[in-house]
Amino acid sequence: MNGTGTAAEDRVFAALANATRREVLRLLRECGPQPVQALADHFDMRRPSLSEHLRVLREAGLVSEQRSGRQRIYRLEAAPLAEVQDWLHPYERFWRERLRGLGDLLDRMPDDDPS
Amino acid sequence: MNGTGTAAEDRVFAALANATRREVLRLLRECGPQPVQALADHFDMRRPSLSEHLRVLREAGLVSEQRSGRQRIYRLEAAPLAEVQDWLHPYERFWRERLRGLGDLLDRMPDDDPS
DNA sequence: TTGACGCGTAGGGGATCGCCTACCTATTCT
DNA sequence: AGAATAGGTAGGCGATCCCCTACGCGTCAA
Repeated sequence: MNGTGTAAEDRVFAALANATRREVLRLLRECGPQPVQALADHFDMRRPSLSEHLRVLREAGLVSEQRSGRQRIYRLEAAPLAEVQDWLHPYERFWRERLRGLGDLLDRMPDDDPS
Repeated sequence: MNGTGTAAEDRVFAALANATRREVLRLLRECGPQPVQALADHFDMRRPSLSEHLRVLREAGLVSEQRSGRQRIYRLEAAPLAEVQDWLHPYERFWRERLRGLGDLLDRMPDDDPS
């Protein structure tokens, strides 16, 4: 049921690899669902360019659109970000150990027994 | 002390936007610090190409290198991933709400009942 | 010293990115 | 109906990505 192959993962990470798109996500999170023009007002960029960014976000599943008259209301869809957090999770112990200053010890331990 | 501007953030997200580089991070996490050749063996790619990926990861602060003879031992540096998690955090309540909402929706789904 | 090894860098080439200016459709207002 | 508004699409263009093949530089072995 979970179609999450590397392709979907790839689209999400690629979508996040652009500051404009991350800013769009922030705007949708802080200001709620908005039409395209309202979003475009925050950027020094022509509206068609923003439309393409919205398409990348849509194909990554990070936003959804809902038609309302002649407007398209874009809404944040955060579910793919949960998968990013899942991806991040196995790394968590590494930066926590690092902060405690225990990292160097573990880093020299591939898989063998100290005696 | 924390030079984390948008530039550093941008480098981290851009570094993660490539499946090969994410796989390098996984290898360093699961198998520990390794020289370049050992990493390159896992990819269908010439070694210089992997070297460039390692440079991107290094400039994002995600790996560090330690010279040992004629080898360069690469090690995972997970600290920038903690910043990604920080970036992710304000979105968390959105996907939790969404999942709960989806659960409620499915509970009330009347016309989807296979077998 | 001569050669083999480990790895980075230079530079080229095709694909993709990210911006732009038209241009098109669909909806709403006179 | 005609004009204005909202927004997607086409296509061009320079920049960047990601791969490649040379090649350079330092280190170990003979």
